[in-house]
This record gives sequence, C-alpha cells and structure tokens, in this order.
Amino acid sequence: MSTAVVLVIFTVVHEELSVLLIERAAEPAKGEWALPGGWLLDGESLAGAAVRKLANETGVSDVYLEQLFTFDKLGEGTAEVVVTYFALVDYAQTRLRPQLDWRPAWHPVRRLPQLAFENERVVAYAEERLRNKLEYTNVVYSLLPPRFTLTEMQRVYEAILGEPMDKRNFRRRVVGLGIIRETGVTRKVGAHRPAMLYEFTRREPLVV
Amino acid sequence: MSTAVVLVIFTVVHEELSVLLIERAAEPAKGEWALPGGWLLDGESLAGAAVRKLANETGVSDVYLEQLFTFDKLGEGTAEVVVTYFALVDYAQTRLRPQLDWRPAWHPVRRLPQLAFENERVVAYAEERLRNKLEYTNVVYSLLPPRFTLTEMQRVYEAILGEPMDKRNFRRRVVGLGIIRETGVTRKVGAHRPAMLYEFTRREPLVV
DNA sequence: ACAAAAGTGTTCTTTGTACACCCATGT
DNA sequence: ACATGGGTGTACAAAGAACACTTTTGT
Repeated sequence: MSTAVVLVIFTVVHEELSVLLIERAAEPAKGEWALPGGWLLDGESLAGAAVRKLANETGVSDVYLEQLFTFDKLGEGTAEVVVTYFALVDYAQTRLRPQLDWRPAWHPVRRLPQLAFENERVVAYAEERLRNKLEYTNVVYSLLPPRFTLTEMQRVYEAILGEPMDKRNFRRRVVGLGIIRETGVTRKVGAHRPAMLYEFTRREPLVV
Repeated sequence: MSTAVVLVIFTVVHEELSVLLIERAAEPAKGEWALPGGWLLDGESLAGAAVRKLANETGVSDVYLEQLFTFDKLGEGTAEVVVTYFALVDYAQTRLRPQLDWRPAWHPVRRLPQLAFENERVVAYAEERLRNKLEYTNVVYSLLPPRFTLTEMQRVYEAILGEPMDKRNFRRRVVGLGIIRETGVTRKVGAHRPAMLYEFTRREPLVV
C-alpha cells in the first residue's frame, strides 16, 4: 500500500489531440493499455515523481505539468491513492522509449482503446481541464515549438476544442490576451506568402 | 508513512469568511493552530474520510465538499501525502465538538493565527478556489439556510469576495444564473417591509 | 418624522461572434 | 492560370458595470 503517480500526457499529432498510453507487458493488466505511471519513491516529492516519469517516457522536461486529481482505488490497482498529473508536450520534441515491461504509443483521444484501471475517467477529466485552461491561459506554449505561425497555433486550439475557429477572432483573442508577441521574423513554407512567426511572452504557466 | 486527509471548512460568521481551526493539545505541533484532519483508515475512500472528519468536527453532512489539492511533506507532518478538501457549511447548523486532543474554533480568514504544517498555503489556495467557484456555480447553497433573502445571500458573497456589490446587478446575476428561485413566502425581520424568501433550485454542485 | 432595508430600470462599455475579400507565392 | 494559405475590418448581440429613488414598516 503506497502512493502512485499517473500521467496524462497530451500532444497534438496530425491535428488530433492525443494521449500517451502504454501497453503493459507484465501483470497486472498484462496486454492492456493504460496511462503511464509509477510509484512515489522514498523521499521523493510528488511533482518530482511526475517530472521523472515524464522525462522517462518522453525525454522532455520543462513543460506544462499540473496536478489533476487524486483518486483512490482506481480499478484493481494496488495503490492506496493515485495522484494524477497532466502534461502538454510538443510532439516534435518527444522520443518515446519502449521499456522492458511496456511499450508506449500515442493515441488520439477520440479513438482510445479500452483502458485498464478505469483510466478512461482520468483521461476524460484531464481533457475537460485542458479545455477550460485553454480559454484563459497560455498553457499551449508547451504544445508548440518556440516559434510558430498563428495558423499553427490555431490548429492546436482546434484540435483540442474539436471545432474550427474563425481566423480573425482567434487572432484578436490571443493577441488581446497578451500571451504571444511577434518575433519580427517570417517564414515561408509552401506556395504562399511568408508568415509572421510568433512566440509566447511567457513559457511558464500564466496562472497557477 | 501513510495518507492523511485535511479539511478547509469555511463558514460565514458575522459577515466574515471564517475557517475552522483546531488548537492541538498533543504532539506534534502541540499548542499550535492547524486545520482539522486525520488518517485515511484502512479500506476507507478519500471522500469517505473527508465526510467522516467533517461530520465529526461540525456535526453536518450533505454539504458542499470538493477535493482541493494533494500536498507532499506539508511541514514536518508525518504523512507521505496529504489530500486536502474544502467544505462550506452554514454556521447556524454547526456544533463544534471539542475533543480530547484538540479544541476547534472558527477564525476569520483575514486574521488567522500562525498555523502549523504550512497550513497557511492550504487555506490561501482554498480561498482562491472558493472565490473562483462563486462566479459561475451555486456552491453557496451550502453556506445558507434552506430559505433566505437576497440580501442575506449578497452578504455571503460580499464576505467571500471582500467587497461590496451592487444590489440590482447582484439580483440580475444570480437570478439569471438560474441557481435560485422565489418561494412565494416572505419574511419580516425588523423595521422594514417584508422580504421575499428564495431557495436554491439545486442543493448539489452545479458543475463538478 | 425618521431610520432601515426592499425593491426596481436605464445607459454605457466591453466582449464575443458572425461574416468575405484581396494578396503574395510557387507550380 | 490556379491553388494555397496569409492577412485584414465591421456590424450586431450579449454580458457586465455604474448609478438613484421610492416603498413599506417599526419606533
């Protein structure tokens, strides 16, 4: 009986909001998909354990990470309490590491496989929280590269909210929130005119 | 090394937002003020432990109770993790029960004594959360008697937000939110005309 | 008569939403 | 020439904020 830490790690792949799952190669729940997690080690802080697991699974650190909820008796898990966190990572910067006991993979949140340990509840709760945070904070900084076009940013919002947005209203809103600024640098991608690159004014949580 | 549950129990006394503290009569932190709490018992759920402690301290149940945050190593507490909850109770319905090892008392949140176990952080966090919830939910149902006047309700809001509000805007807002309705019954208090009594349309959390 | 609380509308500002066209570039 | 995505403005609706007087009642 001890404390476990479980992570809901979000990213956007092919314009779809996705979550990192592991396929368990050992008991319990062998062969099933579940959220990555592990035990809180001796003397370790909760946030420390979350950061360690995140780095372990994705290779990234210094991203948005927030405590979500503490569950008791998630399914037939053996933990006394399970402290869940959610994290946002830029897909381009992650390197998944298959482990001895499990294999990780990204899954679109709209098409999840069946999950062990009632992890559906955890993902649903995390998704809701993410959508709320989106409205009034800069949390997406963590899902985008350091410099990005407004269209790229809008695609991320659309992937999370699941609906298209108006280009002009989107621009007004995020500029008005003061979470991004122009870099002065432009980028050309394909057969169209160059686009202004933006950056976040802060790359830490705006409100904790 | 186990899991503890700690409660931030709010009420409004004399138009001041107050929190329940206990004066510890035994070690650790003997003689200091702290939030009420206790161990998660064997086989007990987190919410179950919170409800039990709440009933134990105040005699009330069936009130607004929400998980707040999970801390690790709060001060020199001996718990591995501390799961905190916040609750809202109607002062008129509480009966504090002095225990062998501690004495409980209400303290206005603006004039707290020094607290053990870094409990200031916990109270501050709970207060912030409460203020946010106030804006768009019906959480105050738990701080008021079943029937109340709009002025009484406004006083509760003012106590929590710490600033006076406009009577007409307040009425429009809460009626517009649809969280209360007229009962058709009026009440006379002092030297003034009778006031309409209102009740909440729901006495459970509007949004979880 | 006066003090105390209840009740009631309007104006203005801010915020959000809906909506369509032209431009630069590469093929 | 055409396809692709970048960039821009306006009108309307909704929500929130500021603000003052009259009524009923008890003393």
